[in-house]
Amino acid sequence: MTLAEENYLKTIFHLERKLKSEVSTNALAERMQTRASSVTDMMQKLADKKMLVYKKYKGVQLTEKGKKAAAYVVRKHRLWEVFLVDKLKFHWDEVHEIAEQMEHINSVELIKRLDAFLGHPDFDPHGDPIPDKDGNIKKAEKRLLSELIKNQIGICVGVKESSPEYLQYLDKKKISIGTKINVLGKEFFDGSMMIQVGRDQFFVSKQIAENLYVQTN
Amino acid sequence: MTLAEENYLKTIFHLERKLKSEVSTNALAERMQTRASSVTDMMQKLADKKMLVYKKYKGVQLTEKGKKAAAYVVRKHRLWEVFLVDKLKFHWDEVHEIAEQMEHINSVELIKRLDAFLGHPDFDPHGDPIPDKDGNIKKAEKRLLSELIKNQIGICVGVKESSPEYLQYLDKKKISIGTKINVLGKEFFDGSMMIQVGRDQFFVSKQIAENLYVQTN
DNA sequence: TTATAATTTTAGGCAAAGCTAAACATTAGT
DNA sequence: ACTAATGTTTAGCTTTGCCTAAAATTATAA
Repeated sequence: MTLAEENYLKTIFHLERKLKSEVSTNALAERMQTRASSVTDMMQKLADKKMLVYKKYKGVQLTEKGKKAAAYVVRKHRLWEVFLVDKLKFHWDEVHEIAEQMEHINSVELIKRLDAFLGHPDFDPHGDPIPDKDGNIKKAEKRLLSELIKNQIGICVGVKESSPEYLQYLDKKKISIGTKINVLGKEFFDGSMMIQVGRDQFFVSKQIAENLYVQTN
Repeated sequence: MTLAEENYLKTIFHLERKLKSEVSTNALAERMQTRASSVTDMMQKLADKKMLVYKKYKGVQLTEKGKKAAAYVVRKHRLWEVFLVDKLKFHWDEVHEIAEQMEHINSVELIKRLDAFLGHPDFDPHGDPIPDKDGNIKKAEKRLLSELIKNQIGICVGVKESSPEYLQYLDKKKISIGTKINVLGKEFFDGSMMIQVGRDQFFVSKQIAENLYVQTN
């Protein structure tokens, strides 16, 4: 597995789950900041390696083998993110790029020990689930904050779109993984909500509420 | 800095200190498991980047810039080795290859925090000094075990040649970093020594004694 | 000192992974 | 149903880092 191949597999893996269908050449090209023609080249290569099924003009689909390989890259990425935040005290909006590099380090024993060192975490610092060694993903029963109704309480478990601006907004409002959010009220006409976080009460727009995942129980 | 460039710089750095002279094309080719012609190509490239001074048929010498870049790679390598041994409980003879990959991860902040997380170590698990951020290396006042005389005591601080076989021998004899070694006697005709390690007393050949660094104080 | 050996460089190629431009397929609008 | 727009693939080129073979330089040794 070359670095480029791992990156393609990982991206296809994410897109497949998001789109719930085959992944098109253009979708991949956009996500990978590359050209459609480069994508076609790589798809043919990965199809040769039985990592995916490629049908001309019809997009690609990961095989079991490809899915497993991709999930393992995701596993490595997310474990390193936990390491960076829990152990090195990075902020959760600073770790993605570094983990992007670390995910390609190749040593089964390393990841085994890292996982143990971190206490076998199930979720990364953004609330996303960490696939196990076999590529199985524990479903995060998360829903969007915007789906809650008055008086419901949610625990923040992640974000949908994680732009630095958004993460910094959350930070300013003292919202992070594990933060309890109490829905005090909701406006029908614009979907905005009044919420309580710790001792603070404030409004969040529909846009904010639609990008925050919470867990209710 | 590409991966290949970093590897060349690091190797030149090591060879310069070992040979105390310019580094020849063939010496580099051998160390890097590559061909002389490939080395020549890369030397020209690194010379263009002012990382080293290259004179046809005369070998190369790192510039200050090149030395600093190389030392930083070594710093990263050795810090990761400390991490692997101290935190992930790897054995000191298992960490080199993994660190070889990790040394190329690019993030100044990461290394700053890793260094702090590890307690700003000065030496790696093999007893080799870790360069500081500016490339300065704390001299390890280490000497070879073979240089000690009867009744001198040395603390093991590292090895000279670190083949797996040799490291495993040391392991069998319960010799690792920090182990106290007491020289009970020395044979003139073959340079072998009788030493004491913990409660065990045994002979070591000249060859063994010439590859173990100890600190005397 | 001159020939031979060893070392180093150059020239010309190859594979990976990207690119542009052009050709080809599919989808959509009328 | 046909054409226009969009999406995808192919062909051919570039760069990086490696290779082999041949040429050039330096070192050794008779």
